[in-house]
Amino acid sequence: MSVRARSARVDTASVPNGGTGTEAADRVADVLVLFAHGSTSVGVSEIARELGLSKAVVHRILQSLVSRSFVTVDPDTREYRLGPAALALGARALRDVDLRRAARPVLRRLRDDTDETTTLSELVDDGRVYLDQIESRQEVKMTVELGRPHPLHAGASSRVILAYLPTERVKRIIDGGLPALTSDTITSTHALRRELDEVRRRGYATSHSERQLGAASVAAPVFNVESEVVGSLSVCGPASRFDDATTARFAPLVKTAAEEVSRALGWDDVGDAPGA
Amino acid sequence: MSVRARSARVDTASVPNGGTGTEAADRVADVLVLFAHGSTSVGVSEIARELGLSKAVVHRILQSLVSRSFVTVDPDTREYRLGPAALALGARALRDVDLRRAARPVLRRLRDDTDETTTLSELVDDGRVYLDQIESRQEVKMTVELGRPHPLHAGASSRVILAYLPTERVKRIIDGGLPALTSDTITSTHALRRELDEVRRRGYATSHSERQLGAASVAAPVFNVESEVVGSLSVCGPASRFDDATTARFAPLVKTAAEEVSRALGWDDVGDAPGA
DNA sequence: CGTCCCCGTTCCGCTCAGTGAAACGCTGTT
DNA sequence: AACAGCGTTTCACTGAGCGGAACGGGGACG
Repeated sequence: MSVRARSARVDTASVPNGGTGTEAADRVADVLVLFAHGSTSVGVSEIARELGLSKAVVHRILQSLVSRSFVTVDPDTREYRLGPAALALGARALRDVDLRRAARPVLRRLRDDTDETTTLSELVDDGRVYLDQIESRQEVKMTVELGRPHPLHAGASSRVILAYLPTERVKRIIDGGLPALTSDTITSTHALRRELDEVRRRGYATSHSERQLGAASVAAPVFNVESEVVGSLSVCGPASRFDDATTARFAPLVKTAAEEVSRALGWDDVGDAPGA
Repeated sequence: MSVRARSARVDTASVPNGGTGTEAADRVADVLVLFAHGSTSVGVSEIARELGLSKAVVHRILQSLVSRSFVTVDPDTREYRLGPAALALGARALRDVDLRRAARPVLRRLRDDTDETTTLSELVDDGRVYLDQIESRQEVKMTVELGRPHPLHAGASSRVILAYLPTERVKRIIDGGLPALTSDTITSTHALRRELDEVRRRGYATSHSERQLGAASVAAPVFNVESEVVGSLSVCGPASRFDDATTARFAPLVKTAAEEVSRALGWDDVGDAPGA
């Protein structure tokens, strides 16, 4: 019968929430989200306007949040800002986040979409290691060895990380030498730097037989809360299957997948105009 | 005024909330607090038991939180854990605190100089919370939980703050009781006041196993422009490594570091007349 | 294999907690 | 003095949310 026919007359409605939560809880969450992305310190009216709620409601929610220390009030300006409990919550979430766990479902979906092996790499010291892989279901496929360190100058998974590291760290790594792993490894400093520019421009990296003969891959970077690169996702397989058209098809898929993982790590896609 | 005499018949009541929020919002906040301090991954029933709520309520709250990405569900185990939005919220809370920003480089240098974990605490209400820490690089080290409130009478980081608070506020806090956190906590008013005098004379505080068994620390106060104490820096680690000689070596380092942070906040070390 | 237990989820009628418009007191601006 | 904004409080009404109970599923046990 009623089937939640609420939204009928509500123009001050909160976002329609896909599932079946409660409106009150949704509103509390919305207020917190606003604090997470809005300006540091806000007032009741501003929040009410932003969320389309009455001032009374916002005020009550804030009082509850204050009572639990999620936000604090400046007694002079009567403005609200995040408090210790928010900090504790975030510190805890940071500790719990596990790159591998965050990436796993995404890796699997990416494998299903491409039918090639997908991998997750993590930046470790001045190199990287494979943290996880979901293997292709095809008979001829590529697999990688988890946990062993690889240098950052060869291969798509490596180079896409290198491309987003701070310049002085890139310099140090390049100065450390560019040993050839195969006959196709880029060993010229100049060529590598040009390649890194290209990677940043496109947002993903590709390679053919650079690190491993007969292997090709497409990789995109994974970022953390601080927008630092912490690893990469890749789709990889036999070079014979990675022609230009295929690579072009995979690139946006890998990029989207990597962004999704980044967001799960708290990374925030800046460059979105908020509000109207 | 009516004072909201609701709680009359409620035995399943949530914590009585000092002010005038809404019960629904209080409950949402309580769930989040539980996530902040409880175990990484929890189920509906456990939360319901812990908070004295019905499973239905908890389930609805969680659905709202999931819809806003504050928590995520593992589709297999049906367990809930903190999600990206919580992380973003905390990251924001951390970024907003300017005390933290001012202290970070100093904390890092102090860690490098001492090779022990260094921490930053902030005065909040009549307690303090850890705002930040830089961990020791040694294998056996101490770490603290950010954001959770601690009382001001136990431990070096706490007591050094207490020592520089206005006398009437010190009185109020002491009158609030001195619960023992370990067998070594100072619980005598007289002993505590003598200790506070000593802290003020030396400009730093030390503790052994007072707040946490087996932990030791040396702490110094941080002041703002008005020469009010707003927090403290500490060097802390396993008590076994903090003998008298080491403590004596650390003390001036911590003091200097704390002064540097204070100066970054606009504090001016010339006539420091507390209480004015 | 059935039994038990506890899990997370869903259902539904009752009811009081929460709603929002409006009033209020305040501060700073015109 | 009048205004315009703020955060807060009030109040009578009502539908959103409550919770007990039922449901479906997955281990553990015998």
